[in-house]
Amino acid sequence: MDSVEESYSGVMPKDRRPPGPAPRAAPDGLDEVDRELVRLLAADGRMPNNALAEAAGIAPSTCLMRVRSLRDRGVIRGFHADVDLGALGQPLQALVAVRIGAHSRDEINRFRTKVPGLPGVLSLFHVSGANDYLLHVSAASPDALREFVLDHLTADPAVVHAETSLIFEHVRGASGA
Amino acid sequence: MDSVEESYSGVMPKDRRPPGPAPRAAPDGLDEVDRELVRLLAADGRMPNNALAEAAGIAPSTCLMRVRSLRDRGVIRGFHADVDLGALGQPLQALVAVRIGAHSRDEINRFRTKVPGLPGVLSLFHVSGANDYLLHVSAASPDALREFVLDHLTADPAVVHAETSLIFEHVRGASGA
DNA sequence: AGTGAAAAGCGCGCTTC
DNA sequence: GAAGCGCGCTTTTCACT
Repeated sequence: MDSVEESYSGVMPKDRRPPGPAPRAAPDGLDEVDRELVRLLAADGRMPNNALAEAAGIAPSTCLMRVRSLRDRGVIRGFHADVDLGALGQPLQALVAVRIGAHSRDEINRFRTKVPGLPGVLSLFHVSGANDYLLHVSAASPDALREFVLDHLTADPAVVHAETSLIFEHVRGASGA
Repeated sequence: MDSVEESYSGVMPKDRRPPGPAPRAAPDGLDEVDRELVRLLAADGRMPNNALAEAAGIAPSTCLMRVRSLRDRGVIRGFHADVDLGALGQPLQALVAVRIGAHSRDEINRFRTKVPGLPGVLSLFHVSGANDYLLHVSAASPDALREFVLDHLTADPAVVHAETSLIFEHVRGASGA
């Protein structure tokens, strides 16, 4: 069911390009090997370089060079431990939808800058739609959560509304984070 | 504003326990060193063991043992590379709020099981409130995002409503993920 | 349980193809 | 741009405190 080209007598011209994606070199400069390395490191960020090289089918020295290049280009931003917050005494997680009033750009920027540093803040999403921001936070108890929302969000002059949803379960997807 | 106990003349009995957290051994079995190791590895998952040991004030061999214990106990679930999805050709991110109809437990479970494996799914949150699930997804283009929502969410028999919000910006908080 | 020294394995430079 | 070699360092094990 293959090798139709074998019936053709001579050597194929090297610029033969059947329709479809090229085998290597995607538009953003990442080839298949790079993508595989990224995929593997997203799954296990502590995989040793030689194991990584073998899994990707390249030499260890080449693999090291590739990974460094990926870090330098910002494709890989860093490596982080995935921590069970429950084991750290933060068994509660919540998503807080925050609506911002019609304030000055500076005021909004101040909010955007301070929030990621607040204790328990896991992620800050700036989103389209009825709400402006969505905060992913962890807390030690319902009281601590309430206190966090009241003290840092509701009390903030930029915030006109904050709506908290408890997270019953959080599952990481297969694609990255 | 401290050391009220210093005014007390003699040596403190060793079983003195003023109200408040003990200096070591939290209720969940994690002492201060463990917490520091977790914090450091959450910030940089590839920090070398000897540097980690020095930062935590313990010997490298002890450090290795502590980290292994943390992994074995599930406090540290794993290590992952933080990938710039834009560099991988997925410049769009969105949050999709999904409402589930009154279906059988099996139907809901099927949805919950299939979603994390769908291409582009970064996280699945099961939340309280008007919506049942919130999906954090990435996509290559607006068309790809629309296609994803229509094919995998709207078309799913368990789903009665799906509302997509584009993510303009996503900032990681200081506390973990 | 924590530490220190010794052995094994890895990271990472340089050189060659 | 990719692979092989070699040194230096890190990781990891083991006996000891």
